[in-house]
Amino acid sequence: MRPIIALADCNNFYVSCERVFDPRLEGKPVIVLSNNDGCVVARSNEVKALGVPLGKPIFECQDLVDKHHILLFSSNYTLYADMSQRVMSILDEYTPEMERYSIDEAFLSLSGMSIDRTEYSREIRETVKRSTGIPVTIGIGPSKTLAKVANKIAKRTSSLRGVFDITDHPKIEDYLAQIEVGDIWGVGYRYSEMLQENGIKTALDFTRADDIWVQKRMTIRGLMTLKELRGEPCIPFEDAPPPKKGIISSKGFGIETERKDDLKEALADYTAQAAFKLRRQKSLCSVIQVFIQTSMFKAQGKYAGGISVRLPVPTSDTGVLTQAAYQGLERVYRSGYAYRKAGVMLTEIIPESAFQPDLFGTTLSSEKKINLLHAMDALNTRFGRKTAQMVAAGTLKLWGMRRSKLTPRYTTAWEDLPVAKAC
DNA sequence: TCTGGGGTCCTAGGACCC
DNA sequence: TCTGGGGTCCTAGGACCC
Repeated sequence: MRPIIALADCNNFYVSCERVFDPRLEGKPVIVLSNNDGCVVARSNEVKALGVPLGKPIFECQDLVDKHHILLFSSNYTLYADMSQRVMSILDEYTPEMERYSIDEAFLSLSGMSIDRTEYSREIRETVKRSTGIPVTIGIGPSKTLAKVANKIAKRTSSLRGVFDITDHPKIEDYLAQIEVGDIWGVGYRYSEMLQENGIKTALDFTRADDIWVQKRMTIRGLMTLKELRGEPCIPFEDAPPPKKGIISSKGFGIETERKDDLKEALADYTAQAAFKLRRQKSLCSVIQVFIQTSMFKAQGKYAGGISVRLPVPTSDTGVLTQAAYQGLERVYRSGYAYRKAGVMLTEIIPESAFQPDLFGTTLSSEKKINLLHAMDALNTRFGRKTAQMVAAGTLKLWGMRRSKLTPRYTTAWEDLPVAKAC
């Protein structure tokens, strides 16, 4: 059966989430900032029109912010994750197979469905909007890459009312000619430069490139992108995402610190978060990598250190992993530096079921301890990440994030529920 | 002067995505 | 003053082996 794939993409997702809970933001220029209020990670259409690029440090945009009264928000991932869950569960009802691609995007299989795809997609869109307040755009095509292209066209053409089906479209070449090569999914900054130097400026030009040449310059992935644009699906549809091969937890601090104890607190906190994700996917890891660094943007006093610590047996025990992280820290820590960031990465991940205890039945953790961890996970899943945590993660958090423009946790904390006032 | 060929494994680095 | 966090995949090159 020929695949037909729809890509549903939430418009300006983080900004839209903020707008759901404060409709006064509608029509106003809004920016959502990264952790520590550092960079622009989401922009309303009004801000995009002003030419503010994604990823720009906000202090470099101060003039525009002042001039156009742009409203700034710290990122509120708890809220966005919860809104994402609501959107995804609605999308899921409209297809036998869905691939959650990111927090704000999902591929839906429409293969073999006898429907008017455009009408059907409009209905999906309206239901999501009505139930969650989030606006969604849907692009449809015979491959993921063409669904992405169709989505882009739908976003920039308001007369399409949020849905575009490029499958077997008679003017497909005209549309591909309107897509800049750097806007193709899978073609980033580097390849975009390289292709343009070789006279390939649009998606249409790219479809006419030589297969061997493309593979040589852009690896097998580039060739897959090329074929997908020609309508030949190469990137598989992944109904159930494979377990993660590495789990990272790292964050910049709100302040600089030289103190090893602050780094220990931070690492304990990040390790707990990573171990939680590890247990959630029912896996164990054999290696924890630890890294710490100063700001990399200054001229002097820079330092970055990282090291791997191997566990005696695979584990997902927060306590064991935290002790290993501390060992790693002892080896990479240098006094006299102003640290800005730390992190851990869990690797060599295997499923819990694959673990063979050795001849003596060695495990690092008693059954009691594992039960305690699962109980903590359940609490944290239900009531928020910091409900139950190890004392080692600290309670002062001098190094914690700066989030000066944070909105309330409208949907996930009772005390932050929005209040409806009678007039 | 001459100094094989092929396989595997590992790592670092580079590209991409949101 | 202020510069995110979390992932994936591919390739080249070196080490090592027979």
